[in-house]
Amino acid sequence: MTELSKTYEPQEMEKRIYERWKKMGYFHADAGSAKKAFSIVMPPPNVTGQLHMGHALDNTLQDALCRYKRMQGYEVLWQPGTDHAAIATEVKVIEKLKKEGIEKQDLGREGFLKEAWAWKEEYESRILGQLEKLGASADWDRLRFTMDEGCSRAVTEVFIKLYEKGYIYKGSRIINWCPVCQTSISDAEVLHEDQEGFFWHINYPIVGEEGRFVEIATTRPETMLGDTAVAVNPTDERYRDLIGKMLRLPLTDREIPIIADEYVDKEFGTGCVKITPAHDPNDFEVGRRHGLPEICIMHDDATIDCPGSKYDGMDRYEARKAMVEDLKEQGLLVKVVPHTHSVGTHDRCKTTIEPMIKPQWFVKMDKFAEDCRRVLETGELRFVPENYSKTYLNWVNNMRDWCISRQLWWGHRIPAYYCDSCGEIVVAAEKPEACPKCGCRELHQDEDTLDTWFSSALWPFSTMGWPEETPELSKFYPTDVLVTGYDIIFFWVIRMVFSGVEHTGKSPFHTVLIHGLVRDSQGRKMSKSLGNGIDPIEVIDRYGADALRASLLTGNAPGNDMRFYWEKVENERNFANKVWNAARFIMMNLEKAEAELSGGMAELLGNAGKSGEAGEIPEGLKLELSDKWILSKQNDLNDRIASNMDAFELGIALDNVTDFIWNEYCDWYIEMVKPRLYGDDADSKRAALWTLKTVLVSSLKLLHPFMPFITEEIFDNLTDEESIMISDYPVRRESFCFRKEEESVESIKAAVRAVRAIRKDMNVPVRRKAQVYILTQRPELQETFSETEDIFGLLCGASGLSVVQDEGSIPADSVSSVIEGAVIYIPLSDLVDVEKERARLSAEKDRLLAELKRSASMLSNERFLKGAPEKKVEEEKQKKQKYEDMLRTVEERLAALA
RNA sequence: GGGGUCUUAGCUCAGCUGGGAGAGCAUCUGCCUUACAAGCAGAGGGUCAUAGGUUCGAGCCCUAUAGGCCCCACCA
Repeated sequence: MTELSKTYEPQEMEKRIYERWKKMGYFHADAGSAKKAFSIVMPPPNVTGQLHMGHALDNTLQDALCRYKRMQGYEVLWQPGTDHAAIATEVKVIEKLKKEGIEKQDLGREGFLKEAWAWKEEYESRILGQLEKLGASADWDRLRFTMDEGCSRAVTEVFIKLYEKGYIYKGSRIINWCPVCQTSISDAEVLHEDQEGFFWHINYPIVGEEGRFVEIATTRPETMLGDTAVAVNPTDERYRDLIGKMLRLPLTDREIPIIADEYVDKEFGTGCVKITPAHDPNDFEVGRRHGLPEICIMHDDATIDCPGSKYDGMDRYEARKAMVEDLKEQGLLVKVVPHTHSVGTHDRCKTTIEPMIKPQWFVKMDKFAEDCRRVLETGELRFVPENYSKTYLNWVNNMRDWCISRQLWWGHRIPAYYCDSCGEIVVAAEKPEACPKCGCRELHQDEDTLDTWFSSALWPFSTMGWPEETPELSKFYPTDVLVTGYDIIFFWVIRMVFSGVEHTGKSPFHTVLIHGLVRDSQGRKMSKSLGNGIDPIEVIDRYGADALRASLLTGNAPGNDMRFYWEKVENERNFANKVWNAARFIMMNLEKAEAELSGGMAELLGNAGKSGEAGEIPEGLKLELSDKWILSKQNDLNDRIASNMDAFELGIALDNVTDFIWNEYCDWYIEMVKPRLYGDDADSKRAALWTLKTVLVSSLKLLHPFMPFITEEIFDNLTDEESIMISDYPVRRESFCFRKEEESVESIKAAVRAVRAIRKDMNVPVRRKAQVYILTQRPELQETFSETEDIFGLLCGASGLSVVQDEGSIPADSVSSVIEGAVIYIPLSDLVDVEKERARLSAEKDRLLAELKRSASMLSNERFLKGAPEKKVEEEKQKKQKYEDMLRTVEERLAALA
């Protein structure tokens, strides 16, 4: 046993402890272990950035669960890794290169990828270092990356399989195009934002009917160059006669037809819709229905592509301005009406997306949606909290085909090869020697890469070596829990679920534990643009990782957003300090006792806090009332915490441990035990020390999943065991259950509180000690109080304690307070204020009367007696009895005052 | 338009299958008591959004209303 430093300084010890854990290999999961498995895959952080509060929360939850299970004897795999974050990383690397004056294209594909890998190395190691600072007990030996060899192999395998089954297809469809990132993006990556814009009402002249027009309304006039029809509702009387006629498209010399389609809303706008199949998803559908031409009028960078026209080469917004101007000049612009409408933007760069028709790869979703529904229905998959299954289903029921190809370089290249002569597509892991159709030997690979989520979707099994049948897969797959935020249920959770079901036949995890967002103190999302983000590392540097972790867990229910407050962290740091000092106090006394008591202490205390038989109460140890009380309390706590943990109520679990350590153990037990530590009764001292240590060690273990560092530091110095990380989790044992003693100590606490309150109420100076009389007819209370006179005095400033059975010996001018089964008297004749005394007793009387009224009305209700569970009725009867007794006593006191 | 969720003490939030309203912070009062002032002791503070309903009993279940937030779809 070594001495703890005088003050709690997390910074120094956390680093040291983490290094030791790593060195000892405690994080490593053994696939060959005979122990029951528990596994979690870490949501791989992107290699673009650094740890933010969301990561801190996410990983704290996972780490707490893993540590808990590890101590319970499970073989725990916490599978870590990072994500290549295709588009996010590519954009960052491009930006970095631009600063150096280099364009992506200049480097070429290979050169660019080299830069990207260098970026990945740098940022990955940074974020891993940050996870270590947080205390993450992940199995770093198994660190993976979505683009490493194994994961890439899984990606290729999956792509080929899905293609062969017909679930992946290539098609020319309208997709979301980001003109800045120069790639397609999936529907899920499009954010809809309401923007103030205009409705431009434009007249389209009817061919052959001079002076007659059709008035259309559009928010995007620039797309009219790509119009190939104007549509009206077939039931719209206003335009029925026009169907089939031709219009002259302004600003061009093209003629386009008026067609009828149900899609058009008669009530909206003018009832006439210009149809631009190549630049609007709805128009695209209409166009395909009517076999309209699809005229693409934009380049990939969203400049106008209309050779020969004056608008050619203009930016889309510049063109809009110019065209509106021209329409006005030609007298075709009817009016401009302000109009708010939602605009699709790219979630990464906020650029307004441009719908474009491009050949892309898609995954068919109907079968997979069905799989997703089924595993939820059968209970193979569940959400905590449960209501998130509705969110999940809402997504599942509205899934559209998933556009998986990206026009990026950083990512998994699509394993498709095209024959240069006949155009045949071959999907294969390796480039084929020759085209299977025409035998041509010239083939080239698809230039595109895959959506970053395509590889993340395989994460739970690709990291374990799939498609090989590895020991890891058979031991740890499917995983137990997935911890993630509600914001990526669609992006990630759903895609993992159907991928798991499709390729392994099983849902990749049984439970999805959903957490909310960490917001700033004003409830705003933390974001770079607002500059309101708080760096978890800064918090750790100031208050320690333990404090940060605890502050993220406490007072928060699963799935709910939370706010970050420095005060909360500070409070947790204060708690850590409390634990630190309690441990220091105990260790000081242990050391003192070793010197004082003639030996045997080390032996006696060696088993304190151990699990199983080893931790039983040593023979001959004379436990006293308060020892039994705290042991019993601790015993119950073990069960409660475990059930909290099993129900994923980590915040509640932490609150329960904190409350026990701080309020029961520190504020009551340690105070109660002090006279014995300072006295000369060796037996009493032994019992106290053994109990102090036993309860401390068990409490540290309960606290360890939440505050791993401080608990380890104390544990190492307090016990001869190797590490708290690999110690046994405390379980309930019958020999530690002392119900009677619990009750007795609760009575003492009530009496002490009563005396303290009276003294405070009466402004009794701290130094003035007073004799306390306890009047009770109950033998067990008489015994309890008689035995604990010394404790009592210390706890509430009593100079002595007299337990009496009648009022005869109590001085007349005493202040009194009624507790269950007893009355407390303090003779303070010079300080007694009869009026105040009466007021206090009257208030107590009112309170008791109110309770009795409630209780009586329940017990006189026939239907309560019949309908309520027997246990409830019995409880209520006991309460009533208790209140009646206390009321009688209070009334007697009041009468005595009169 | 569809779905979800929230409204509890001055603030931030807990409150498990319905059975006497809780915590932390903040406030007030008194204490540097030899583990801890990053502490100890005591106190004040809530018609649990509103209105109905179910029930012996509702913060909790049901319906409606008001307000807040989130997600999805659509808006030519």
